[in-house]
Amino acid sequence: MSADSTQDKLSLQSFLPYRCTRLAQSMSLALSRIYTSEFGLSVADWRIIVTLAEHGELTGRTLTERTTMDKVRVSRALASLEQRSLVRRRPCEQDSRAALVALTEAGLALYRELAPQALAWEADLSSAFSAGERDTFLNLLDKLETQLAQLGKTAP
Amino acid sequence: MSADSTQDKLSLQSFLPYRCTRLAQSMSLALSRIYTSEFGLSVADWRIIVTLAEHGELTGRTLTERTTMDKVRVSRALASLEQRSLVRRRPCEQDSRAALVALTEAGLALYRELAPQALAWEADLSSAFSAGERDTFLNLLDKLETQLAQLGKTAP
DNA sequence: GGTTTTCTGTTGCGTTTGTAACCATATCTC
DNA sequence: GAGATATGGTTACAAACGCAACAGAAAACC
Repeated sequence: MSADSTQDKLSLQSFLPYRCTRLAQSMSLALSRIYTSEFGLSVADWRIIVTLAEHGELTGRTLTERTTMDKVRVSRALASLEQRSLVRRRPCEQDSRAALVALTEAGLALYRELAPQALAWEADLSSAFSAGERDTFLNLLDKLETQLAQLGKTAP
Repeated sequence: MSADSTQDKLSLQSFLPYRCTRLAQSMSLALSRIYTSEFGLSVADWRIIVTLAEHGELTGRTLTERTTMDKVRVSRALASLEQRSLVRRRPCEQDSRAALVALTEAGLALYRELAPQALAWEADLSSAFSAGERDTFLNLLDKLETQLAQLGKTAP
């Protein structure tokens, strides 16, 4: 179950996890020039803002799912965002443990300024792709992730 | 220069940097079950060992290039590896600032045990791909990285 | 209805990580 | 060949990170 068209000698340069991490880091670094240098946001801040802008008012719990981040990372980012008045929290009626988080006007304004820049940046990046390659790429990412989840189940 | 077949609404789930980071993290986590849980190695350790096994004796400087890691991360990893006698350092004649690093017998033995497992794991992962998709994927990774480097040059 | 278990969210603490300062040597410049 | 500059490598300090422990509230259980 583990010998086909893949490499049989180990080279870091063609080793999938290494290559993905390297690319991800380069991307993050480049992107951070927009939302960190220019707006003072962390990656966690950024993800939360985008998610709230997309889905509206959410509970912290849901936020951790949608952003694939740790409970505590979300909690700390929210504390910071709230202090900067980019986000507002109100108690949840159905569940008094949870809080409902939403963007404030300022937060939404920030998003409206940020999002186009991020999209433009991504478009510039994707211009390396010919037609359809972006979809292919995302599709392959999906395949790897589902396979990864599959492997995780059989041997946890 | 920034409007073609790409998304025009920002969604985290289809945002390239987010998706790459997420995948990279999942991969790292899964892989770490081999080299961390089983052999007590950090990612930095792992990269260094693989690189030394592939290229033989190298200087720290070169190691930072080949592994895309920080100076200090390499330095610390080397200190740890040397203490565990997995790596040996000797002064470089041409440049007395630099040190030449190589795997010890123990380090090589560890590598010989580790490498097949890593390759098998990667093969299992790649089995989600149909023929040629792995190459396609690596090719697309390349494209993104070169494009990223290109963008970095024009607006540093 | 009381007890146990599960869940949301925050805080404390140790580890990891990167940035900046730092030595020592090498290279470049004149 | 003396001073300036750059480079390899380590150390010091601060920020970020995740795990574990926690309080409070809801669900589940009997």
